[in-house]
Amino acid sequence: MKVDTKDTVQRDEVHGDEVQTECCAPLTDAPIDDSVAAELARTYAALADPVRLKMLSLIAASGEVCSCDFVEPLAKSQPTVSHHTKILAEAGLIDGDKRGRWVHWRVRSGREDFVRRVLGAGSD
Amino acid sequence: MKVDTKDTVQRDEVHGDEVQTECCAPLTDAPIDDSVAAELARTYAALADPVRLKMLSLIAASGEVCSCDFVEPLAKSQPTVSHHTKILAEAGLIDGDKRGRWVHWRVRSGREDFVRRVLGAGSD
DNA sequence: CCAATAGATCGACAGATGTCAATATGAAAG
DNA sequence: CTTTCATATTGACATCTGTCGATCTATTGG
Repeated sequence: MKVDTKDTVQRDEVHGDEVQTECCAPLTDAPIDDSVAAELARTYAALADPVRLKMLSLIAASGEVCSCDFVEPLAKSQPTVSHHTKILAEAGLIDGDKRGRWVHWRVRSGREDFVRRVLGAGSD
Repeated sequence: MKVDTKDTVQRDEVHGDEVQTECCAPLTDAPIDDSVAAELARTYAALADPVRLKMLSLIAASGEVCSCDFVEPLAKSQPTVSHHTKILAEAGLIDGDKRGRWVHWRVRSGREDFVRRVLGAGSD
């Protein structure tokens, strides 16, 4: 049985009038394709680490956080902090603003809702 | 150790009356703690693989999918499919229902909204 | 009972990932 | 220019993860 995202997707209507949405109503109309899956996986991979989630929440709670202020609350070395900020930035979740010797991190413009939802996913 | 730059980041402290904080309004009221971060990270780790995302979307689109019907569309071996279903199940995202020799997988009750949102995260 | 089949588990392996010490880069201060 | 400080990068290491062949388990049908 091959599932094709193109035109093989059958909705309930094609089976006639018996649209039973009681137990098996689909959550989506079609399975996602490979490129979308790869892109989403990359985003979630950036969120799949407790250190990065704490980073994100620190940024989200303060609006803006300097790299140097991550080391102590996260109990991680400076290179490790730098490594994680890079991953979050490459995933398009945060942006760094270098002012003088310091880099200030903030949630990327347009991603605030996503970040908010991501950090509160336990309660919905 | 706070870094007070000369160009002061004037961030109006939250929750009272909202002064206009166009640029730095916090997205959350407080950083998440370690146990929450660990739990969330575990959930997102389950979503950080394109094969598992396709699995989830196949289940979400069909309401229910037999393990045997994953092998072909995912182009993965049976042990690999079993490995991924286990991870999704342990993350609390899907449940398996063994009927005879077959196991039918569906989105865990109560997690439908989360799964729907997760699979459409690119478009919000 | 035995044979066939769906799925789970095991063992092995390559590649990815988190971590930190050492070092490099780049900007401010003396 | 030299020093100092905040970050980035490199290199090394241990651990984790995705994958599959082989095998085990459990259920159905003779």
